[in-house]
Amino acid sequence: MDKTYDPKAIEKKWYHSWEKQGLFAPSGEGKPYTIMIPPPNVTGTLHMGHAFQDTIMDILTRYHRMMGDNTLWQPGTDHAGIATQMVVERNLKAKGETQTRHEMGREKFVEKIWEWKEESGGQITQQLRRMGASLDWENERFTMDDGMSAAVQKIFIKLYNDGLIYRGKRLVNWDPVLKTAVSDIEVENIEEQGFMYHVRYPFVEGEVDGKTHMHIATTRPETILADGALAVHPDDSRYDAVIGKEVWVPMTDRKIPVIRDEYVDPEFGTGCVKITPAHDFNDYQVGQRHEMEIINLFTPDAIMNENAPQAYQGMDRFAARDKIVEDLKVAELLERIEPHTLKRPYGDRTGTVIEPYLTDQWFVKAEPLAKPAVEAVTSGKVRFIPSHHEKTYFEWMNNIQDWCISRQLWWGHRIPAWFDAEGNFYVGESEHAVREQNNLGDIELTQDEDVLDTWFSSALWPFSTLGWPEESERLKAFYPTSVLVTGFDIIFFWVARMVMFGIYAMGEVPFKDVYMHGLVRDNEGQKMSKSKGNVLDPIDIIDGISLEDLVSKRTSNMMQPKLAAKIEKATRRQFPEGINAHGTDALRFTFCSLATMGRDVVFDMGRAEGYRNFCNKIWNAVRYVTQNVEGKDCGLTGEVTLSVADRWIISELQKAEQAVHEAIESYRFDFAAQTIYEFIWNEYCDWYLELTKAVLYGDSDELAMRGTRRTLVKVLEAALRLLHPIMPYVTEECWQTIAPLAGVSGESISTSAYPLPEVDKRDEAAEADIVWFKAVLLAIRRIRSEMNIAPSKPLPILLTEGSADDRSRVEAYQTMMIKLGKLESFDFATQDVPESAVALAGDLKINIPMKGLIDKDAELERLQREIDKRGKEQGILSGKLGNEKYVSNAPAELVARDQARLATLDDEITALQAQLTKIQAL
RNA sequence: AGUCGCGUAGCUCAGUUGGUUAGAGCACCACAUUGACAUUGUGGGGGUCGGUGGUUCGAAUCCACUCGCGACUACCA
Repeated sequence: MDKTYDPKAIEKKWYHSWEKQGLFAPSGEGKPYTIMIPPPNVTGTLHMGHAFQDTIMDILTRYHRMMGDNTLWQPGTDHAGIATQMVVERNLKAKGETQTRHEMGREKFVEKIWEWKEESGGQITQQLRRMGASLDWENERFTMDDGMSAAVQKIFIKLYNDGLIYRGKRLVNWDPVLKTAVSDIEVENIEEQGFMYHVRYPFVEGEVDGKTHMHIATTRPETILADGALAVHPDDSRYDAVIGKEVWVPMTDRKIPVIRDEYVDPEFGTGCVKITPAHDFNDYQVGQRHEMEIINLFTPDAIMNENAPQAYQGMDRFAARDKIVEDLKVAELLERIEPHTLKRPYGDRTGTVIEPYLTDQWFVKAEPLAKPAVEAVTSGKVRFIPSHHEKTYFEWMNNIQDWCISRQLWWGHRIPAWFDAEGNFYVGESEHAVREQNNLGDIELTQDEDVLDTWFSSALWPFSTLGWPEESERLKAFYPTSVLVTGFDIIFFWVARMVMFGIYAMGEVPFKDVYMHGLVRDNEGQKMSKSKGNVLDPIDIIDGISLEDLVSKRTSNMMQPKLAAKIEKATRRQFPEGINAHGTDALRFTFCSLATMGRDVVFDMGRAEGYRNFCNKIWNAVRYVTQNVEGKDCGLTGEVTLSVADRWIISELQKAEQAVHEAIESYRFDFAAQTIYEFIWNEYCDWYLELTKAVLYGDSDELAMRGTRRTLVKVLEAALRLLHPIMPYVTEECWQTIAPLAGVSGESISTSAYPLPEVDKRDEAAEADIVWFKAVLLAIRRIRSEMNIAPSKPLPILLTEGSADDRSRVEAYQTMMIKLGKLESFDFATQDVPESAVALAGDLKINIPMKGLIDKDAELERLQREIDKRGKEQGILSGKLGNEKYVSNAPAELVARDQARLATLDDEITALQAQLTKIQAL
């Protein structure tokens, strides 16, 4: 074995081998355990969020697989309609394609997307493999596969027949760049500085109630041209005289009435508002109530259309705004413009301003589906972890809006509806089917051009991947799934809709637990984004990357090239040496240790480095064990004697195993990581390995040597299995060496059994002995360090004032103490001891004769520090115990414990004080 | 405006139903080093737990108010 751990050398080898051996397929035995991967965009690449999420899912998957469950982690990718279509359009352009999408035509363009999917589609799944993700690749799915498409069609038809899908002309969120409708949740409302325009609407009658005009304010003056009315609140007496009167719509020759409507807030502004039914969601409602004419001003790409006055036609919406403001000024209808903070709706894909737009679309009637979905969570059938996310879920579900599912795109599942020449439509599996079902003869039919929202097919993921609508064995075995691991940011997009559709289609919830993790942020707590130039690629943390490569990666293909210099500077400052290779295991362990409840993950490279060192620690522990055990009798059969250290580490292992089980079962991945880290490094390596040297390099008898070798190798073997779900590679590589030495056989650690704690291996006596032993050694080391005595220099030592227990322990463990404490001689003295440096370990007084070793001042100072420290604690405790209410109210054992502690402190202080006096007198 | 989350060491984070002297990793300081490991070892310094008030024998933990940060939802004419 090499002296240092090199992740590169082992990772690829093992993943390939696991996959080839088919170790990731469900075993077919045990109780089912299922996780569905949230399907990443098929043409995407792995980012830190994926890496984090996939690490958690893989830990759960590997854990359950090793626990003997029939474990499935279902892989797959999403067609991601809008995102993919945009990427391909951009790509074609970059490749020198002169034809636009529309010139090319639907069929050819979709063909290009499939080509692109084939070309780049493997990247993210390869990256998942790099992460060590143990997905059942044999059954990989894609949301546009035939089977998946059949499921989409089936459920669409079912929903339609049940009256839960309808088609209608509604005001929807319209993206004028993509020229498609999007759903409410695809719109981001961003606060920005804008203006409020105060406009006058002259009365048709010239003067009413002593006024010549109505005064309203708007942030969107260009929509004035489509106004249907002015409105005031019904109870607003200020406007009694003007109700029913007409005003001129500025810049037009249209007249509109002043009406009353509850919607108006009389407190706000002038208490009078313009109503523009075609261009505002609220106004649309008002317009419906008052049967207003709906005037749409825009073409699908938000250019002023023929409904606008001639002068504005053909203008972009923003240019039109500028023009109308100018025109209002000239006409003296603009009272003033004031700065105003407003929220503007942006499309989350295109970043363009979304328009409310009146079109024909398909909708899912959400309320009937939401009811049982809410019930599933209130009843506990679906559990959110952490639970506070339930609130967000309920909030949305209880105010749910109908879901606009049609998109005017080409990449996606085509809507299974056909139109005749009169505009009647028929929903069914195919053109042939709808003809038959509706007795249409041979009239001309054309299929709806629209495709479905990507999230429509995603909502079916938990069962469509398992073969639904076929009643497959997989479906029976693995639905409902065990846990959904996902980010809180897609509760609405995905989680809620899966629950609704799962219950609707399957009659059962799609998952029992929903583990919601936070966002992965950069070291400053910023969201990672290309435009900020702070993106980390998980693969770069695994393999390492030079500074120059990192800089060019971060500054290439920028939307705003201006930022490149700034990004370069920040990158050079943060990573002056580039990024070192850490390996997959270290990255996974970092995520695991940061996976705490309900909190974003601020990625800390320092931690990743620490955990790479941890890998190296394990690696070298394996080397040590191998060197001392290979070719020797490890007592796997026959008689052995176990030393106190052997019994202690075995006992500690049981505790660690118990803690790890509890941690993983309760999704406390950070606890699991910490427990294993501490066990391996702080107990097994720091103490146990050192203790075995006293046995193995000493003159112990053969039974003891065999016992120690056996323990050394067995405990390590179990610890590797314990760690495997978090660090699959290094544990596999090491296990292949260690398992045979421990008498354990098997192809791979990943299909070996997860260690279970055994109560009868707990040994509290051994634990107590080692606690004592550590206290003594720590005391000795501390004196050494504080007195500046070279650690290598062997010391004589005298022990005094110990109890009978101390004496027998000193007797029993002195070989080990001499070794680890670098002690020269060792006596339990009863007679007067010479002037010494003194440390206390319980009752035991450790005296290191100081003549010629240490200086008086340093020792006095040290003793005083020890006394002060105890004095402080003594003060607190005696105060507490002097409080009668504490003594009478607190649990008795707490008081007893404090009293005992106080007594010890008193004794210790007396002893130290005496020592101090003694030294002073020298 | 409403809801939720967060604020603990220089940094990144733990801290289970209130109960020893509030912990870890990284960073820092000192010392060490032929023997599993410098991707190391040993020892050390560093925190009025955002603030104020309250409940309690006892508060990082519970309550109220408050400051700061973040997210989400709705509205903003």
